[in-house]
Amino acid sequence: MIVTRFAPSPTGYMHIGNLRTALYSYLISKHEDGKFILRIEDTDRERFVEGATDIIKSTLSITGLGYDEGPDVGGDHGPYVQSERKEIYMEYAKKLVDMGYAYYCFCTKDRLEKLHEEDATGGYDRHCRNLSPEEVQRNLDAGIPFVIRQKMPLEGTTSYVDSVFGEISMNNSELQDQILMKADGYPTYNFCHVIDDHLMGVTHVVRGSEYLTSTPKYVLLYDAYGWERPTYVHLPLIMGRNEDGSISKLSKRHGAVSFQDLIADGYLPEAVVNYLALLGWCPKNSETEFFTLDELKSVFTIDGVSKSPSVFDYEKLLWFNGEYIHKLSPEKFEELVTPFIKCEIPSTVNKARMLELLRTRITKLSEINERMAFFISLPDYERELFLNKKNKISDFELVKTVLTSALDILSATDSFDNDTLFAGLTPLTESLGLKTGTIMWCIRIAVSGMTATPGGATEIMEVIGKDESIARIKAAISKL
RNA sequence: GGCCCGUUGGUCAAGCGGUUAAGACACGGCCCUUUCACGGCUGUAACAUGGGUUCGAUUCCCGUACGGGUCACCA
Repeated sequence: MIVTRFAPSPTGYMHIGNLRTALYSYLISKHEDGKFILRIEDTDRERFVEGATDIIKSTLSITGLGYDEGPDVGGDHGPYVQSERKEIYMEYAKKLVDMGYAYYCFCTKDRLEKLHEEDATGGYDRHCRNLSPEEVQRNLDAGIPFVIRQKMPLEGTTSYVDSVFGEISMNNSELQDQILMKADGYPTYNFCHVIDDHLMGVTHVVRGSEYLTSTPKYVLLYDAYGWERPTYVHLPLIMGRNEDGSISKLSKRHGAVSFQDLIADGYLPEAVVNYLALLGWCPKNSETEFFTLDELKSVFTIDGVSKSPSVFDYEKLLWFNGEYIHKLSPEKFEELVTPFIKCEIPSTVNKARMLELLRTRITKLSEINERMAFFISLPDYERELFLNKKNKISDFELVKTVLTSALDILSATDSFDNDTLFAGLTPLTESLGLKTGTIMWCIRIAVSGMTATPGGATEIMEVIGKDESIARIKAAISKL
């Protein structure tokens, strides 16, 4: 059975890249009816942010990436928070020392800094690698702080096969004797993720390609313990475009990059998931780009994952988001958009009709305010707005005639619904000898104060009601 | 700088030795229309580069250039 995991650090927010990793990890296991685990990697006490774990959990919940094992749901391999597994790591580290694959290091940070100053690319000089057992014991007994380092082979190469990138091979001389256990007794990522992945039965390690070159070190650890190596699935990075045109790993300076940011900006979780799925992966033989999570589960395969980094395209996300919003039911749309509405809607405004007009034209929920503003109050506008060459409107007298005639009809109309209004105004084309478009253009400008509006003239009047419609048309006439 | 990886239109990308080199977003045009949007049709635009291998390379190999990643008591 395929077992994958998502193992984020609780550092405060859910980065888009992280979310995509979670998504792919989830899909890889669920495609095969496998298991998906959530593990919190909180071994860095300095970066730990209170409440960050909740953000991770809620993001997974909102996006539908349910996990079979994790901090709050339990499982047979807990605990699922690394800080609660501290003893396990020390035990395994010591085992590694006993087997000769790791060693105690008593070098002070000062000494390491000095080393770095002398040669910035030199790395650790393996000063403690060959201390005698007696000396090590003496230092331990004396209570001197220590770290445990991995003893890398000095010669030869280490290689592994990645499911996306193929065989990766590194000269062992490139590998630093990296720290496995820190002086504070906590393990480093480089160590504990290997222990946990093995203990938790993870079969596929899915993560960003920034780990591509450090994986040989992890593979060596598996080999040292005699454990079976997992299948590695490294994902291409998500990039952002910088101001100077260059690209680099997507980060805050590129805009909204956390899931929360996107949601707060009015994106729908389904749209984000759909877009993210397609960023670095492509379905085989598919003519559509729209996928629900369930559909993704069935079509997602690792061989569709690409190797090259991809630039996050807000334009396309926006398009996806619009498509998803347009497909919402009126009820669902109202429910989702209401929290975004910042102003009071007058009782004379037909809210349901207004939202319905907006639903199919909005691309982000947060757009609602600026898009509906003119329904609430008529914006200031210049009378030149009425001029329109496509409708052959070149003088204000014509506009005045249309509006006054319309006013008569509207004043006598009681039922302000779209069909009645349209039917009532249509005869004007005959009596005035004008096209429908021309008539409606004048009325629409008068009741909206804008040249481009969601909905036509009669639809707008249906929303704002009789009194307001008439008041706005009168105001228009007085302008002319 | 060393090492690792990548390079198809502006962006996401299909392709996996022989194709008129898909599709989507964005952009332009046209149609529809009660404006806008939606929808439909359509147009502009790409295999980084130099060598091989081959009857034939976007596809395979090598070099170059460019881009990215990585070299922490961060993950």
